[in-house]
Amino acid sequence: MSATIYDIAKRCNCSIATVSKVFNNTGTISKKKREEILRVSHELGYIPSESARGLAKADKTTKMIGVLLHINDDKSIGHYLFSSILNSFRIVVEQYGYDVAFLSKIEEDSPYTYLDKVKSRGFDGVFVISANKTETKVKHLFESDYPLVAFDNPGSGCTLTSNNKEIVSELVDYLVSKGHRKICYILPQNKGIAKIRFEGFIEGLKRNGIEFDERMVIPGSYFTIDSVEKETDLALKSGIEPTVIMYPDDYSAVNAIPYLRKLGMKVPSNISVTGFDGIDIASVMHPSIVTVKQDAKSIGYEAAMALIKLINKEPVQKRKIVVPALICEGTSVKNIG
Amino acid sequence: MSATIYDIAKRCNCSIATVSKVFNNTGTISKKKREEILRVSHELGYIPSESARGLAKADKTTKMIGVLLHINDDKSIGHYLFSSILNSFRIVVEQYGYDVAFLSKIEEDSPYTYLDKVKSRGFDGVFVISANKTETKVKHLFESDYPLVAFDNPGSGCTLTSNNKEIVSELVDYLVSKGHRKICYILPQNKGIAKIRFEGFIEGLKRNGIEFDERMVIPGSYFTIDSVEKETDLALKSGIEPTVIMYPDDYSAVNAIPYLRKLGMKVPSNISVTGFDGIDIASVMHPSIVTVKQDAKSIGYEAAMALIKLINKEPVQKRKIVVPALICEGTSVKNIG
DNA sequence: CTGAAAGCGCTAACAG
DNA sequence: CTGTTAGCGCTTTCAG
Repeated sequence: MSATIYDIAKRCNCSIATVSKVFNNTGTISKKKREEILRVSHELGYIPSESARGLAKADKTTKMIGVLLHINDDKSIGHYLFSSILNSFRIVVEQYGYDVAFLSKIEEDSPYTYLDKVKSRGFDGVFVISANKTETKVKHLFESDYPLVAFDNPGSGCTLTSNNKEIVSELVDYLVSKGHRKICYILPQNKGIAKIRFEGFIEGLKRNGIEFDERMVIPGSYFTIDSVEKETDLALKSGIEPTVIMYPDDYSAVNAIPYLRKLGMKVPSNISVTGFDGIDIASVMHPSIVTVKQDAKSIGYEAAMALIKLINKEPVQKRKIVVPALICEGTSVKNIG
Repeated sequence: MSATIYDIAKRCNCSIATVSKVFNNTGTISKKKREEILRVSHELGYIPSESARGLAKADKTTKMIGVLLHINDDKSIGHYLFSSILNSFRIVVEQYGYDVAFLSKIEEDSPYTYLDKVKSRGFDGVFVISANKTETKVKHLFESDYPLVAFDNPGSGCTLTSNNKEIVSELVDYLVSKGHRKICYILPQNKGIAKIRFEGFIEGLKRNGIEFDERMVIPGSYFTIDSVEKETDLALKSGIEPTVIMYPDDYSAVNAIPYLRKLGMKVPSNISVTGFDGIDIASVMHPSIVTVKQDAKSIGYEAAMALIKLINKEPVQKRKIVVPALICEGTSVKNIG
């Protein structure tokens, strides 16, 4: 098989300890010996075995981080968001010498939990990007004192989340700054993240001195083609004659545009629209959609930095890190000021 | 720290060998002993250390597969395709007991290559989803005899690829079946994958008895908003009065629709369009875009099965696996038959 | 059916 | 500055 420190020690007439030391930059080795060892190692194509290292090291450290990212075929938006977060996370932790591995799915009937998996692989820390909180298998992870960082999973050790409420209120600010005051908000379901966003809407109205009118809120759902048309109808007939409709996602906003045109209204000349998510097409369409995008890059970065600190047992400032989302400007909102 | 086989051996009044055997289903252990060991292990929360296993096992197997997936911030389509492939790959290999880890980026000035990384981590195999072939660091990987499967990387061990040429010719078949014969094809650049697809276009024409006319081909580029408009103009003025325009990507097709409308043509009543890639929005838009989608799920599956066979030293049927892409039907093409 | 013992490749005192 | 030695937790003959 591959060369080991024994091989290279023999060739260099020294002990394996010496070889180990040069590869760990520990102890003190004469420059000459160090260079010889390095050269011979290169010749023999010697590569330290991480398994052996993991075993031998006093701190049992493997320089591997586990990522919990459940896979589901649907939900492309989440999928896209998650993999963007993962990418940016990877870039950072790799810079610090960590490799990233997935925590493979554990079946309900397995005797093991994710915590077991983490221990067995000796991961130095865990990043939970997306987990089904209802699953019992993940519970232990959160309850353990393993270095752990999670996205959108309130209640765990160190948590990352977007400022969903704040950003929606800022989107209202933006609309107001463009002269809009008659705003219709499509509310998919008043719970979870949708609820938090809706609170932002209310807050935005308040901050801008716009009196809340029940008719501004159109109950609806995340995108389906039927729902968009229905909600749009309702918004137009709400009695407040909205100058802008805030849709709950970009798909809805994108599809509202041709529907509105069919009704004889052009976006943004006659009516403005906003979306949510920041899918790629939103920015290249005509008109481009004003929308909100979670800052995947920053989320990944913050998660990485926090986790590395936890691993190194350094104090981490906040238990809950809120990453500002971004308003993506576009041409789907007209300045009617 | 965690319990080891020593702890559980002591508690069960047996040797560590016995414990090891029950966890590996090797040797022959009395039912009674096995159950006792299992019970005690559970009580003590014993989890085998994969590092130690990796070291001790004769075959040096780690049940870990490395994935090479370069990260770039842009290129969302590729990004989406790659992570879809990775997802489906993960699902399969995890079913076979493998964990998946990323091969972390190796800097140009590092003395190590990806092959070194793979050896050092002891990965059982490698899946190259996206690699910069020009990079010297990856060369060694392909040249080694490590179990390896690659996507779209001709010239390597076992390669996966979509039937780019075939599928475009089939798209032509589809258009012809809808009565189209005056087809404009936007050609981004006659090389690489674009070239292969263009060959499919030519083949499709031939197969359907349509004489090739130079004016059918509009030189252009992958999506930019300017290029779409320019190409569309050129297609309309080409002199062949196309009934359908084949755009090189979905972004272009999506954006062509409002532009065509501005010119007084409605899609698909007055003119049809097709895209390429199968981005999500393509199917939910109005009209929905007829497009082609690489079958990420099958690619991931085939890659997984092939790699597992390579790892097990079983014969793998084909060195080059071609995965059929999918035509996504939609309403952007009118039946003018 | 079970155990003793020899490693796997490496780190980490400790001694020189 | 370098070497000796004792493990890390587990697998794997080989005896019994």
